[in-house]
Amino acid sequence: MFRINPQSPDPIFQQLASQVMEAVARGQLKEGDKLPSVRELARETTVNPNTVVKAYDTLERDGVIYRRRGAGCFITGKTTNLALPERRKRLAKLMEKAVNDGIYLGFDGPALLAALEEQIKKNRKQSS
Amino acid sequence: MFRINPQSPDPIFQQLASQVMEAVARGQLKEGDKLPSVRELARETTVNPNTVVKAYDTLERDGVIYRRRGAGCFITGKTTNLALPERRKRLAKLMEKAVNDGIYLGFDGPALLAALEEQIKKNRKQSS
Amino acid sequence: MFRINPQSPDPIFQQLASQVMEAVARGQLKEGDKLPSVRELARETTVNPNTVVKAYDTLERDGVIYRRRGAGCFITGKTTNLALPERRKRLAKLMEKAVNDGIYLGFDGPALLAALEEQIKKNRKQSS
Amino acid sequence: MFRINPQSPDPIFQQLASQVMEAVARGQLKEGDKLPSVRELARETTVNPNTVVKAYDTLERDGVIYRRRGAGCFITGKTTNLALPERRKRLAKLMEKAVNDGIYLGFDGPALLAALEEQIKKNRKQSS
DNA sequence: GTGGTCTAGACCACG
DNA sequence: GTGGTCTAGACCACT
Repeated sequence: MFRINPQSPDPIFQQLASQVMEAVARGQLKEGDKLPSVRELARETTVNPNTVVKAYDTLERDGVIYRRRGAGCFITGKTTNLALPERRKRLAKLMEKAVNDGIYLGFDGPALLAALEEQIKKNRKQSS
Repeated sequence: MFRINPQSPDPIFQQLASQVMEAVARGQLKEGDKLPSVRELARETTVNPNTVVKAYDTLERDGVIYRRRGAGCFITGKTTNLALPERRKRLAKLMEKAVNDGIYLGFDGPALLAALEEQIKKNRKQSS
Repeated sequence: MFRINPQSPDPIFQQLASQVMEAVARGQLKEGDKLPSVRELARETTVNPNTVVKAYDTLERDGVIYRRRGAGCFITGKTTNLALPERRKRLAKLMEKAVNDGIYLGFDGPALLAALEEQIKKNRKQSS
Repeated sequence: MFRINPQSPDPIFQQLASQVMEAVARGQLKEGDKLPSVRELARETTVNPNTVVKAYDTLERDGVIYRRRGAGCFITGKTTNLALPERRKRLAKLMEKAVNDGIYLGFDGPALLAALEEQIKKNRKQSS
């Protein structure tokens, strides 16, 4: 279920967290569903257990999962507990970076939009 | 002419390099044009000279500028040294990250596209 | 494994980069091999960590190594990113300088060739 | 008579000095011959007069020319006043750098020798 | 004045 | 522990 790409500019913990978040948004993971244990997920994805811990920390901080001592991690059903303004702000920063980097590569606005659209489509396919 | 945003997720040297690249792409800087000296640009932007050096290093290795000791830094006229396939590859990676992170924030495809478009517009305003 | 000569006309970061490049060319370093960490190499060679960083920067931009944050620096297996014509061009420039300076010292063609040959032999010894 | 290449890694003053030295070695300039004035040479080659001054300084220091106040610069007839051991030492350093840089470009010993030979031939043609 | 290199030491993010 | 960025300040060579 999890695909990680060590070559991605995105940190590994972020890739994991993002995929959990996405599964929730799609309804593939629902409230109360149990996530794999840290060790299990680390083995499956061959990443450092500390990295999985950090992904789960991030998800817990953002209200996507909750932990029950000795039992494991479970889906809350929410996709985030950040307020919309904060989320928008972060999205803006993120896209600012994308625009900046894209321009540095010598692309213009329409080319950037096309590239983003392609990735969105690609993402949809991989997850289904 | 140069504006830097210390709060940006993009490193300062990248912001500087990106702005030079952009000016070349727009035709505001042409082959043979002289860039501000390292010290001058450092003074103007109140960043450390070494940071400017790093920006210029980046631009030189990417074939955008060339340097002459004792004389200064000059525009080559090229916007990049990289072949198109390599540039496309990097752009794809870049957008993969944007999609990944945007989804984590709980946004969907259309929302991401809208956010990117907004940043592109904003960027256009700032540069003119 | 690394030897640096502070008296050399070559900058230290170049000497380091050159030695890594050479080890790859000889097959002593292979794809996926891990390089010493920045701090470790700095300690071993008693140069400043920033100088090692610059050497690694050079190697990365030339496609000889890739870096993973928190993990380390690894050999790509390539000895250079540059196309052969570009490499030839640079070699020609380099030798133009050698001829120019050698003549200034009052040597003629055969003397220059002999001197180059001697350095090549010396280099071979040091690396083995 | 003078050809300068601003793109060369060799500093301009060095290129000028080298060409004077070479002309002496070939007998094209003889004892007592007068060199162009600083201003004249600067105009001809479109370099900074200070750069010409530095070239003449270098030649004077090395015993190749002498100055007569108000009259100009003249050839001594010697090609250098450095002792042979010092000249050999400098040549060795110079070639060490060439080997180092050449290897970094991914070339081996025979390729370096071939490239040097080619430059020597090229130099002979240009000067005649 | 220009760029080029190096040292020293700080703070941050990732595994 | 790893790499990434930045500041501060020094010394050198070239125009």
